[in-house]
Amino acid sequence: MKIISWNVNSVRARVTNILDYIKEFSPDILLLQEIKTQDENFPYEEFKKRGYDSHVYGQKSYNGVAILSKVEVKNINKDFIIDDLKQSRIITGEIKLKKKKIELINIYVPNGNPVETEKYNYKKDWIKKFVSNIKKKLFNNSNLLIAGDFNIIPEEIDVYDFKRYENDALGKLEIRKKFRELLNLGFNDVYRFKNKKKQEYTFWDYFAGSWQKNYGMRIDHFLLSNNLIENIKSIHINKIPRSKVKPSDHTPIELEII
DNA sequence: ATGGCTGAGCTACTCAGA
Repeated sequence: MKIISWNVNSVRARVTNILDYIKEFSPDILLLQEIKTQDENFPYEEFKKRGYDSHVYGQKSYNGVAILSKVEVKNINKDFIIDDLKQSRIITGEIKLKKKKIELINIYVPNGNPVETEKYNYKKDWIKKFVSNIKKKLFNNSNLLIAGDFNIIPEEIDVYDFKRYENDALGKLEIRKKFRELLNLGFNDVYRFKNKKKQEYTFWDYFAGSWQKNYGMRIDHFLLSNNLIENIKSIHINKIPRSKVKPSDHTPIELEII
């Protein structure tokens, strides 16, 4: 089963790119972030024609997440955490893989910049609540897949120039420690698990030729609970969509589980 | 290298992104 995570930076601006991608890679499930639209304006039909059902937790202009799937996804939930600012940042659902029931948790973590503002506090509080709820979730189901735009640079290797980001909301030690705390609950960062020394990115700024210079960072992740490690077939950062016309600033990360 | 580029909402310009 192919599952992909992609921050599309507006689903409506990206319909052509997403359809081209689907044609090429034919994922079973797409976990999308930053769809930037309300549910009623989501392009359901475009994806339905290609065989995907869309489960949408939208928001006007900002944020928004969705699960597009060719396979059955049960128990869709949009209330994983109580978000004080009512931002649409998490959608979850359940799939079956052989005899295992796996909960998919699709997240768009707040950016948190600038650091000396309420935005940073909001990010910290959000992550704190998230980790706490994951702990609770693990009591009922130990087969969890957390995917999405974490807005966290896990380690120095995960950005083109760490010094520029060590005091940034994406790279601050305090934030990176929360990522480690999550891993310590019993998860693997699947990309890093499979690629111990490789330096690849999932995001490149639109400006200043960041893409051409490969000034990127790895902030989109798949976390899989330890007991699902045996189910991993492959993990791949697909850079091709970032090279296309009118791209998202993020590129898809692709997980295949068996 | 705190700039510059893109999208939404709206139709001039701000906000947000990372």
